[in-house]
Amino acid sequence: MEATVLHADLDAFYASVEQLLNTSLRGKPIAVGGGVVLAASYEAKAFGVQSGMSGRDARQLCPQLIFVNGHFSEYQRLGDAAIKIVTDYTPLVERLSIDEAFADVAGCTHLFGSPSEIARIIRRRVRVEIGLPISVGVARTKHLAKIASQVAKPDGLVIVDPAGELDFLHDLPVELMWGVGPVTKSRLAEVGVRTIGQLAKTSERSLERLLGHAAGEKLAALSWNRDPRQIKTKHRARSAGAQSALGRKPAERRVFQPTLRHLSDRIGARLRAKSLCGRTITVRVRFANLRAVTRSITLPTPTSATKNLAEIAEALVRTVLAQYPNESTISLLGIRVSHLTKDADLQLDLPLGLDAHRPHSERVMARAAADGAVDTIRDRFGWEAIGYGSVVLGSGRSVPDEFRELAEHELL
DNA sequence: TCTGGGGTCCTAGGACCC
DNA sequence: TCTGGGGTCCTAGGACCC
Repeated sequence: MEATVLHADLDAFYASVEQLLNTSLRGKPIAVGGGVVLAASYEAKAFGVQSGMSGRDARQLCPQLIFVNGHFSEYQRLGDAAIKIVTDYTPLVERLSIDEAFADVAGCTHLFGSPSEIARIIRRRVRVEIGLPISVGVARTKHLAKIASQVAKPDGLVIVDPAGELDFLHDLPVELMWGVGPVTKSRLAEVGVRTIGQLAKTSERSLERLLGHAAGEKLAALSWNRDPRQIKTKHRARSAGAQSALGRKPAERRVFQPTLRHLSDRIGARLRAKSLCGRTITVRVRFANLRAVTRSITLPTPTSATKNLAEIAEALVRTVLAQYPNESTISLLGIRVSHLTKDADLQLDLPLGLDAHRPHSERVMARAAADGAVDTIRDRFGWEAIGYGSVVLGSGRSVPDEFRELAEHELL
């Protein structure tokens, strides 16, 4: 088997774009965002600044840190342009996020040269045509290619020769593996496992005892360099959601009702744009002490109507608050819709001639019609032209909607 | 008065059916 | 009356990824 899988990953993407757009920021520690760090440049990461960190903590670590507002539409445009360069060489591209993709070039080496040559060309073109650094890993499997690109960063290329895979893998720390986060890393450390090589020497049985069946099995396979995953160019979405951090707000209707309506509005519109409906609605309530609780309900019939989502979410949040009467302050509300299907909604909801159901079906149709009208107006005049929630939420300290959109996965 | 936001997958217990 | 087991679905929580 030849190494034909590429993993291409733009380096410190948002921060690199800001340094591209504003030359005075180059070579300096910068952070995109303000209240919370959405991205940090390599110069800032050297001080320990990380995305997700509060702006205040970041400034503590790096007093000369420069905060910049994000140019979100530029991120989308430049991320798309970089991925487009990859697709110039093969249609077998699996985009993982705005700044990252796998590609398999097995079928196009006769046209463009060896996989490593293609990787060099892609890196050069992204640098010259777009102006951004991108790291690439080349290997026989997705797992190895992904690790290789991490090892290559920043702005590097690492090729894993199929003959040297275990040598490459086994000296690396376990946390470079896909699926090993802080919790798994510390559980493994407790039994003395810090490298992938040490992981490979641990029996699958003891890994399963330590980490559970699925995780143990997966890590055992990956540490032995067995990765069966194929490049998948299409992913069917399994859920769509939205959440909003609130700072600290009283757990009262005047707070949660407009927030839930706004979140339902966003989710419903996204689902309807793709003719999707969902059966399960899950709400998340996070209290002031950061403890989070979820409640969900599965409906007999899928829905995408904003008003349905909002009413169900409200009812679920009320049950949470009733169960935690001592929690008077909430810090986050979220809604997620899952069990997605292609728009069975309206047809299946019709009453089939049963008069008793008439009022119900009329309500369903009225809601669908109202949503359709809102969607149409927004298509022509923009999101802010109509709808509820957004105005009321207004000046909140939460992240701009443009940033949310960047994080959204495409629904299919 | 400061810990974002959008996702996937897994686990464990209980309900319910056969 | 007591006891058994497997399969599926639902719910709540959690780890992890970008």
